[in-house]
Amino acid sequence: MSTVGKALSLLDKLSQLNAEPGLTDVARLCGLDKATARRLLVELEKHGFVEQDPETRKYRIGSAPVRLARVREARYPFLRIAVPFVRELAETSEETVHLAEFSGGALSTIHVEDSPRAHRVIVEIGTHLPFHATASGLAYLAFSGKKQIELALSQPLESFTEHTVTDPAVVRKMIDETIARGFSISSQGLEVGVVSTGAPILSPTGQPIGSITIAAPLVRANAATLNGFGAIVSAAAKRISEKYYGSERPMGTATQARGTG
Amino acid sequence: MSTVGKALSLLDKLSQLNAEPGLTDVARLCGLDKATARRLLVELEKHGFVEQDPETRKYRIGSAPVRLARVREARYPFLRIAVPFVRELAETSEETVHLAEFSGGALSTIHVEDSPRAHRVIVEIGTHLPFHATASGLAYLAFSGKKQIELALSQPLESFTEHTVTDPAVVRKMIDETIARGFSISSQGLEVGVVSTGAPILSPTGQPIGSITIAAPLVRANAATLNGFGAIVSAAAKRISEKYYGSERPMGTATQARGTG
DNA sequence: AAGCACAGGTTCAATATATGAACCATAAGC
DNA sequence: GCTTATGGTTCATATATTGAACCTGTGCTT
Repeated sequence: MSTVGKALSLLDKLSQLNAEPGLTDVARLCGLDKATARRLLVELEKHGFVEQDPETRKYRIGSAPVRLARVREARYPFLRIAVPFVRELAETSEETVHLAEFSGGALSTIHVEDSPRAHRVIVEIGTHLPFHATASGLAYLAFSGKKQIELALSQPLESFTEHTVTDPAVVRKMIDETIARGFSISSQGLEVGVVSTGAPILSPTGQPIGSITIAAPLVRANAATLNGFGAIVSAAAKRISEKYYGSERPMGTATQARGTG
Repeated sequence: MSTVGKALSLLDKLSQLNAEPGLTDVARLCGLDKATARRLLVELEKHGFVEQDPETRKYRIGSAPVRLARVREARYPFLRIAVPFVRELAETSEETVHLAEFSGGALSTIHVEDSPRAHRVIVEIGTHLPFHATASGLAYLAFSGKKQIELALSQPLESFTEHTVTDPAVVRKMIDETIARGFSISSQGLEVGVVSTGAPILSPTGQPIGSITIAAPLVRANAATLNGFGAIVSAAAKRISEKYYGSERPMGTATQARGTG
């Protein structure tokens, strides 16, 4: 792998952790030598992608991505468009709803709206969602090309709970069902006691760019409920796509008015 | 410079452009060979930091930074804390207000709230703010250490308008005035006809982490107005700092509840 | 339609850069 | 005061990066 690739993977790993790692942790988690990890961290820090706590010497994501994200969202306002629909869905379903985007070969959570109920599913932002074990992943795969499916199923399928489907043939069947239904269902694939209903967000070419998913405690979700969720989540996905690709889309000759500070 | 540094600089350049560049443009702008630029772009694309438009073959910022930014903001919610104050300031001042953060050796705009008036100053998100030519930069420098000031003033000071102060001695004087006043003023330093009033946002150690600035058309701003702006912008900066460092600050043992999709 | 100019993209020998085992320094635990 | 952690550094070696020259396709000119 190129050095740049290693640095970006490091950044990705850093974003997945739920505690700030030290140098040794980073090296171990990324499978790098301590010296290499350090050089990468220093380089990333120079550019603001990583911050080191001056006291604890632990590392964390820096503020540079925030600036890049703002620029990206100013031109391609995926979150700005999608979040209101996620919120609406969370209100009507009374369950936790999350939005994921495909990026860098994986599907990752970029927004979550919690269920108003006390007993609810918690989803963390930044989580990678395995294709075979989540409704988001299945929804994404189902509407991707054949080669994307092959790629995903040719890798070893990790088991997260005793209910995780790890047989590629069975996953394939779930994908077929997802295509037939128009939405995906994953029961306890990643977490025990949780069932999710997801739909892909498609670009005008039909390529999925992400997904929107309702995650509910298993005890609250019977077949009828899930079908209801499937209908509303599919509708929301479609409306997000229409709004994202329909209106907006500026670019080209920007205003060029340089501001001042 | 390390390869990683080049890749990150490329990303930074990409975020500063107001139109999507092609391969040749990227190479030229970053001072790289076409082959090198391509390799970096491909590597960045693999990880979702860059996207290539499949039709026009132009490059743009990808969605990976959005995910990283969400993770960062979930733990260090600078924008979430600061934006309401920026908005309030824009309403009371009736002028454009923008928020900048220091990252990767430069001060960059990360949020803007426009003036409600028809005749208003436009600030673009992602803009780098030169230290000597903007109120944001002066406010930042004034409360930084001596070595930061030396570093900034030892470099050639670019001239953006006929009013830009490019004499280090004069800039030093403006910095002293900023310290005395508690806020900075920059008149037409970056853009003709615009005057700005800025204050630094300080960490508990006294180190500035960013700035908040009111930018007004020169014709609307007399000395009294500017003093008024200075007072409210300083107050806002202080309140942001207190709220950002005061409450929140979680980390440590996160909930560890892995969500599902 | 032949010729030209310029775009994106690729190749491979030369070379600069990244790597990692061994190292030092410091702190905590016993 | 010894052991075992940590963060951090060094430098000969190994490897990834570089860029001039090279395709290839597209659109414009003649």
